[in-house]
Amino acid sequence: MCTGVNIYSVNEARGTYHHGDLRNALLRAGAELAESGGPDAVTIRAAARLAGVTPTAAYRHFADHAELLGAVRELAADRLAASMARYLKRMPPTDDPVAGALAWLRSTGRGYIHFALTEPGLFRTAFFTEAGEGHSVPPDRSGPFGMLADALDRLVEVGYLAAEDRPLAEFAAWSAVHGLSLLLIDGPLRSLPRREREAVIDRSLDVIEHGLATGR
Amino acid sequence: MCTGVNIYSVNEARGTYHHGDLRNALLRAGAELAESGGPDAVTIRAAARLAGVTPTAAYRHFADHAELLGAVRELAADRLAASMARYLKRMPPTDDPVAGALAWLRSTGRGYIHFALTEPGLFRTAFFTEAGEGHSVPPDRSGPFGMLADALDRLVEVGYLAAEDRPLAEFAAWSAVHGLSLLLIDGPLRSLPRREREAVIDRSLDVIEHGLATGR
DNA sequence: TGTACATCAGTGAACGCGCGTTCACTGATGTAC
DNA sequence: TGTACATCAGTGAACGCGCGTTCACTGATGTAC
Repeated sequence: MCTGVNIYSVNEARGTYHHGDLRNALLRAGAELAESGGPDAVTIRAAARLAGVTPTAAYRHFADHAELLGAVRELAADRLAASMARYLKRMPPTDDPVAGALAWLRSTGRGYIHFALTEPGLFRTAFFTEAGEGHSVPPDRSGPFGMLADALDRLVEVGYLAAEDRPLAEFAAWSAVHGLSLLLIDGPLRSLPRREREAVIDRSLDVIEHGLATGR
Repeated sequence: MCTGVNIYSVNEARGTYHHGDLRNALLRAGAELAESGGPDAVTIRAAARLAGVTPTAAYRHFADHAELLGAVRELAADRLAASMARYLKRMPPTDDPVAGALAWLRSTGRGYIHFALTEPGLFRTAFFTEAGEGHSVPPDRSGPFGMLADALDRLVEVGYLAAEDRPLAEFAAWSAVHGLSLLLIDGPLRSLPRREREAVIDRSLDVIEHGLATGR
């Protein structure tokens, strides 16, 4: 750990009075802070310190602390989506369309949980919400939630899920995977032995897969 | 809101130099802070302020801030368990044992979610964990987790759940209900209209109920 | 029943910390002519 | 191609805040004799 040191001085030796790319540097610094300390660790002062710059300089690029944290949160959500996409890309092809669609759903969930386990600070940051404001309505289709919705649509196309079982399915599935993630990283299930942890994840995914289709 | 005012001065007019029941007063003050501001709001100074006492006095009863917060967390967990118990007590009797056991499980979950929705600050406090330490292993049988385990045992006794489906069922069920609670109070599902919220809760409980029994 | 004294449970002042944010400023950049 | 000058992106010092925690202290309590 090189706390207090300007971590970007190697790649972006400043030398100059002007930074050149300070907004991005602050964003990356914020992400690094979130990685190791969660949303609470993302402060204007700490980010400026990491970027090798005065706190005041940050106000040229972010209106206030909330705006910086909001930007870091978006970045964290993007990384979560990327982690899920990586999981989906690694999927082996299948001839059976139903098995394929089910495996697709499971990979979606596994990517989500894997990100939570490997990047707990970023994961918590992605879902951090200020007391007052909040993006109340469910998020856009391109994010993690949208990927889940796509996986469920596939299950309908393929005939596994009846059309009348489709509504609200994403919320039920999301809840289960989200709750499991949090119990594993923050809650009473953390520091569960690796084997047990895998068993719990499998069991949870089984319950979702089986529980969504009421007709079976 | 009467911030900054000694809220206990009415009930427990001090007058005396000695408080008499300061430990409990600090605990209740801590719970009140957690109620309105979550775990972050539970500070030694704020609790002492609410109890009408100098911050230093708190150190007669708690070793440090972590000990106070830990005590408040236990209290919050107790209240969660009490909320669930209240839900179970209100259950109408049934002749059908399977329907009864299923309703019992659902009430367990509903009590959990209801507490999260009505006391989000306390709910978050109950599951707050410090970065370093942590009660790693699943908690005791008398708490919320134990009540869930009991509900699942009933389902086996009654023949709904096969014995081989029993292991790990509590984790899957817990995850789903826990995740739903958090998405509803903190996450993107908060400020969902009441009707939709109820529908989502029902759907999630359906998925659990149906998904746990793989044989059906 | 009265009194000396140890013990207990508070007070009050102070410390150092990191935070968000504002102010007047200055060094660097780039554009108009 | 050179120069004056507006604009931009930083600096440095300071503010007030609430926090956890420690120190020497003092008022109240209760017990031994």
